[in-house]
Amino acid sequence: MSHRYLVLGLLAQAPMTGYEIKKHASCALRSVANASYGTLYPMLHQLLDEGAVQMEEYPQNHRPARKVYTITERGKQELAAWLHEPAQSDQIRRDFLLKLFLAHDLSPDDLRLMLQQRRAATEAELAALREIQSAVACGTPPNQLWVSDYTLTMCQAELEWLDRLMAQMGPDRLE
Amino acid sequence: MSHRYLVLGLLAQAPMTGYEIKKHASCALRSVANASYGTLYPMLHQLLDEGAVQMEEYPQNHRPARKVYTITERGKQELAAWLHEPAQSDQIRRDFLLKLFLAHDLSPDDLRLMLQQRRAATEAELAALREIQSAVACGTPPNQLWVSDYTLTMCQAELEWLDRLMAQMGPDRLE
DNA sequence: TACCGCATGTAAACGGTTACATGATTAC
DNA sequence: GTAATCATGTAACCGTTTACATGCGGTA
Repeated sequence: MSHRYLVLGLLAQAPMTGYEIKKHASCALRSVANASYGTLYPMLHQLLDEGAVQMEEYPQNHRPARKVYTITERGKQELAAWLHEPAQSDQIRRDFLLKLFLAHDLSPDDLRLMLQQRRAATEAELAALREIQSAVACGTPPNQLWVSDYTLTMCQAELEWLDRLMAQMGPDRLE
Repeated sequence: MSHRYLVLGLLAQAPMTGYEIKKHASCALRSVANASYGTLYPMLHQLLDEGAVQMEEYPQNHRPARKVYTITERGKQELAAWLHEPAQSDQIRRDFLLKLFLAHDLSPDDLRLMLQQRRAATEAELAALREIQSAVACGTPPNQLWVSDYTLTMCQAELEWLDRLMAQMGPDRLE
């Protein structure tokens, strides 16, 4: 259901096509919510049926028409109502943590490898976040910067945790 | 698919009933993966069909028979193979962060309320984690302690982040 | 008396991903 | 020449949640 509000929320900021919504969801919102076209387009059709958005078509040559969606008053009200209700708790599926939990008969070397792989992945995500953050900078509303700052902070905390754990496990023998 | 390995992994530690698996998933593994009976029981049946687990029935009076599942050699192999492949990236759905991102026309007071609610929720989770951690203590394998330690560390980092943000937003006017 | 724990399960609905279909334009 | 970008969508499948069904025994 949260994709509904993702769409409404982005349209509240500016009229957009489905394609543009997807881009936002894959960039600035990457760490918060992702959505595929298979979710997005049907969602837009549904919102249109329900009168939460409007649509205007702009034909193009040799390309499907741009369908620009605009939020309606009704859509705005629904969005505001959702924003005001308390946030649901996070739904997290961490393959890494599950593996760590169940890794009781993994060899020390395999375990260390697992931690190092996680470290590399987290560092890569941190780099990607820094890229995004430096790309926006000026005109972005503060609350959107907070979101990437949040994710960045969490990445850093995780890196520190991983380093502490690996140090505690003893000196490196693998690389 | 990860619920498959959650089940296999727990059964690798000790034979269990579906009910007991659910308890583990709701306690120690709460922050990693959750599973409802609607997922768990069909999964056990499927694993049984595939020969990854065995089942022995213990009839009881006035109650459904306890069905104790045990992992087979084949199940152990599958689990080991999964443990050795690199972890998939986290799948996270954070209602709170989405709201924060989209909250550009929320009043400052509403925003502050949102942050405070999040703070309370996180603090509650931290307390729950501390409870769990103090309850286990001695016999628990270290990698399982690491998982709760990880989650605890993340909670603390988030609390600090929230406090920094609220301080930055200016002095409290609400309570 | 009321609720919680024990213990099994099923069925319908839901939300989402993946893969497919189409195809011109532009940048490397 | 190859890949990415623009731009729409559909259909099959998959995994999961929610609600339902049953019901005794112990505790507050």
